[in-house]
Amino acid sequence: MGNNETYELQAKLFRGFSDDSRLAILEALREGPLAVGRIVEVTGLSQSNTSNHLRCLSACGLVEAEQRGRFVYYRLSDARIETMLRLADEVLADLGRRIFECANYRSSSEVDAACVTEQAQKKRRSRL
Amino acid sequence: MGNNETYELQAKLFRGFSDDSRLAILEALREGPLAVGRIVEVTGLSQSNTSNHLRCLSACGLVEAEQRGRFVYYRLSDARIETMLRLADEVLADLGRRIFECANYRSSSEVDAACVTEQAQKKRRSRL
DNA sequence: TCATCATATCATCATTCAATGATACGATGA
DNA sequence: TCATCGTATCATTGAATGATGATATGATGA
Repeated sequence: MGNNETYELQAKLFRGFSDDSRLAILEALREGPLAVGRIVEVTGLSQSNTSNHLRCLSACGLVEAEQRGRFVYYRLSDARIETMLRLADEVLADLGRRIFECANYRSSSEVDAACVTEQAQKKRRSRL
Repeated sequence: MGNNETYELQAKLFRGFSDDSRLAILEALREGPLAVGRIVEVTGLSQSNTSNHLRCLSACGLVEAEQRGRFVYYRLSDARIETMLRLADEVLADLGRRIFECANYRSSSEVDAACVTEQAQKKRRSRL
């Protein structure tokens, strides 16, 4: 345990979950299999964007596809996918808004306004 | 449940887990709190890189810091962080190598060699 | 006070990624 | 066979991200 390849694998798994659009798709699939067109309706994503994300989720093993006529039905591939989503919900319930204000994944202008240290802000201000 | 803001929050949480280096750090912290210098040793990451990732993990609520003299000790902030890591391990045990070969998060040259559909490869070949 | 140690910050650069729009594919029924 | 529908592919583009190296900060003890 703990070798680099394991971390790569894990990182790829988590990356499947680390996007708004994919989470919306996964959420839609929690209630059961859906055809792509229905996923497009439910999520509001474009058709090609949806298809791209589905390919990603599928390649990463989070969902499975089944073709029926012209339709392709997707479903969660494993019950533990749901477990992970639920667990994330629980953790978030505790962490609350902290994450939403996380500076590291926002534009630099937002960073200034968010959670950069006071020192850095002071310095930044004095440079202007 | 299921609104856009929730997905944003979840995505940010998962992004904390979605990087090799951060997973290595989290793994190192599973056994207990460590000072930054020790994390640098254990993971082999550079000092500034480690510090940047720690800031991200901290801002996202996955780890907590405690200063003692010149040293700063980091630890996992919540037992469920470990649970998520373990769950990911379990899922991976089933998915096996599928994820490692996922095309969507590799360079395009690797994609060609990895899991692009046969059709696309055929087309691509015929174009050369 | 000063030198040193541990850590944090930040600008820069190369890479990765998501969204889009156009187009291709494949199954169906007329 | 042909038109149509549902889905997949792919090139392009702008934005986000991770690694690096240099430098700053802040605590400590001489």
